[in-house]
Amino acid sequence: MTDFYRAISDPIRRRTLTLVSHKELTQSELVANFSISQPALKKHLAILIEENLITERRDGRYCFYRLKREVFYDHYQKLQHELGSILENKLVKLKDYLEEDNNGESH
Amino acid sequence: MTDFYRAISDPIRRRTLTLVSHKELTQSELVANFSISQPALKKHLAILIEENLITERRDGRYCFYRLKREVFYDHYQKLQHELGSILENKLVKLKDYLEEDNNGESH
DNA sequence: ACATCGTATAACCTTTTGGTTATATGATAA
DNA sequence: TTATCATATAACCAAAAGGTTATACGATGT
Repeated sequence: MTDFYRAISDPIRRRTLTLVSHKELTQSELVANFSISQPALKKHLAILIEENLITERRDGRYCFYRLKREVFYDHYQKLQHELGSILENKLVKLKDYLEEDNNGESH
Repeated sequence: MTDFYRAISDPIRRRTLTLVSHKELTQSELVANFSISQPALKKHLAILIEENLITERRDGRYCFYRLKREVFYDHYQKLQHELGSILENKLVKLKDYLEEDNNGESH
C-alpha cells in the first residue's frame, strides 16, 4: 500500500530523504549518518523504495540511493492540500458567515 | 513525546481533525462517522489530545472535542519547513554551483 | 426509581514497526 | 587466491499500533 504519511513518520527516514536529496549516496555512507545497524537502515530504505520515494542503483558492490523528487513533490502537494484544508475550515466558515445575512443571530 | 507526524499518520485521525475543525463535536457524533468501535475512536482521540491537537470539554454526559487550530498550525508550519527543505535542496545546490566559480569542473 | 444513553476502562488479540545478531554472497583490492 | 568490503537476508525480539468485546459508571429522560 502506498502511504506517504507512513514513509515520513520516522525521523530516520526523513533524515535519509534529506541526505539523498543533496546527492546520490551509497548505503554505507547513509549508515554512517546514524547509530543503527546496516540491516536496520536497509529496512528504512526498503520502505522508502516501496513508497517510490527513492531510487536504488547498483554499481559493483556499491548501492546508490537518491530522492525521486517529482514523486516526493506530488505526495507533498497532496499532503499540503489535505492538512491545509483542515486549517482553512474556520476561515471558510467565517467567510460563509459573513456572506450570509444572519449576522444578527447568536453565536 | 510530542510527535505531530505520528498524530497525522492515521487516516482516521486526519478525518477526525477535519471533522472537529468545522465545529465542536461529541464523541458519539464522531464515532458515527467511522466504522470502528467507540473505544477504538476514544484511543485516537486520546492520541490527538496527547499531541495537544484537540481540546476535550465535558458537559453533562456529553464530551465535546474541537481542533486547537493554533497548535495545529504551528506543527504544520514546522512540517512544511522540514519537508519543503528536502525539495529545495536541489535548487540550493544549483544556486551554490552557479555562485561558485567552478563552472568548468566536471559533473 | 429505573432504563437508557454517552463515555470510560480493562483485558485481550493481531499486526506492524523498528531494532538486533549472525551469516551468506558477490565484488574488489592486495 | 585470499582477505576484505558492501550489501542482503534470515531469525529473532520487544514495543507500539489499532482493533475488539465486556463491563462499569454517571447523567438524563420517563
